[in-house]
Amino acid sequence: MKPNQRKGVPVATQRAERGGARGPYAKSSAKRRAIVDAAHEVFSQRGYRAASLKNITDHAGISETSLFHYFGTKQDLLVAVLDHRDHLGIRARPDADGCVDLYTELRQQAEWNEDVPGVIQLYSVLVSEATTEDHPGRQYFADRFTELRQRYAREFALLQEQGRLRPGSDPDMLAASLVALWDGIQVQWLHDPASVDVPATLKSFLDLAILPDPPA
Amino acid sequence: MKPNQRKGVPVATQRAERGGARGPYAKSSAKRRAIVDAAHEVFSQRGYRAASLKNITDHAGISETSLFHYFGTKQDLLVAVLDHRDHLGIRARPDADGCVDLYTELRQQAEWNEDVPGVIQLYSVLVSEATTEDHPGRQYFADRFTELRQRYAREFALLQEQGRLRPGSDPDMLAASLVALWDGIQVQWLHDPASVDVPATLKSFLDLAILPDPPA
DNA sequence: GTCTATAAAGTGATAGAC
DNA sequence: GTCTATCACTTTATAGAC
Repeated sequence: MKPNQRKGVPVATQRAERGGARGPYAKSSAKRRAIVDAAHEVFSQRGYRAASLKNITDHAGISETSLFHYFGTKQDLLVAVLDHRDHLGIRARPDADGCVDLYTELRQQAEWNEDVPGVIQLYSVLVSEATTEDHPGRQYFADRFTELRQRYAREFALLQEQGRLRPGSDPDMLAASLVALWDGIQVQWLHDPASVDVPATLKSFLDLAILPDPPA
Repeated sequence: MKPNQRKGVPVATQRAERGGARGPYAKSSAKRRAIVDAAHEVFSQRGYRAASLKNITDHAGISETSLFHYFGTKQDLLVAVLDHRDHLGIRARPDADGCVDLYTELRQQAEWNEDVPGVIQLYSVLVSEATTEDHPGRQYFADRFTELRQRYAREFALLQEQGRLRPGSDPDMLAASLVALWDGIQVQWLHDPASVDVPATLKSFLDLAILPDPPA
């Protein structure tokens, strides 16, 4: 490889970073996006390891040379797919008070997931595959679990302060359980969509953990 | 023991005496077992699709010819591994009354799973991979979910009859949730064993769903 | 001697490297 | 686009348990 050239980064972008001209052409971001979409689908259908780059280029209708221009390695592509999933995946946001209703957030997120083909499958297949040795997605999922557990633990702790948590419950345990329940029920849904209702299952768990609002 | 079967006499010999085919030799069941153990480990580390038969034969220290002699196809081998897992996996059994304490059963099973390396990994990796198209393990896991949900639903229904279920709970929903929670928390445990306690998480869920025993 | 178990070499298809 | 390695699997033949 020549000096001043980095794998996986378009030359134009590298020039731009050095204060030179241009940056990526207009078409290239659309093409990157098309590659990421194709990779998303193939990874979700076959897993990361069993997916070949040819599977992906065939699906995207491009040459392998093109793929290597945008993503230097298969790992880079996986990272891009996971990042893209993160940007896709957020539906409910805190309201003006900085609060979210946990029920509403989970329901909206769960319903949206089901509507976008491949999102649940990608996540479910990779989160397990990534537990195996030397998997490039390992850190991503470890971080994701830590972050999700902390976030929900804060919500449950807040409810506990308000006396709205069932006595004897631990916010950290509830948070880990909520994440686990969600992941697990999604896998059951993938196996048998007709007999599993993801949003209703999440609601039933919250109903167990959270006491009804005291009458005003 | 069936008639026509004598203790201590190889099956092959018994068949031969009856004039039929000879059947497997004495060493072959040990070798089958060694192959299944090797396949269990490789499948759990790499998944089914990404595992090659050479990975397995290298691990078992045999030739590929031998493997094909015992298991005609890769799919047959997967089935054998899953069957073997089923026979391994049962710890708690109903007591004399035909009853099992749900708490005890889940705790024992969860603790045992953690002690046997690869059991949780195999299950977690394959149950997700099997949701993808044309996966030979699909039916196995679909059946397993149906069976597990029915079994736990019966337990919860029994508790409900005794008035020991939290009011408003649905036995079927609780059963699906329990299975989902278990699968999901095991995946978290694989990612980060130090910060996840599988048996305690299951217990905390049962504590939410099941009312304490009424004082006698 | 028979039948099982292992060995060696080879099939077409497809993988990733260049 | 080309090339080589490897994939799941087969064929043919021999060694050895019975």
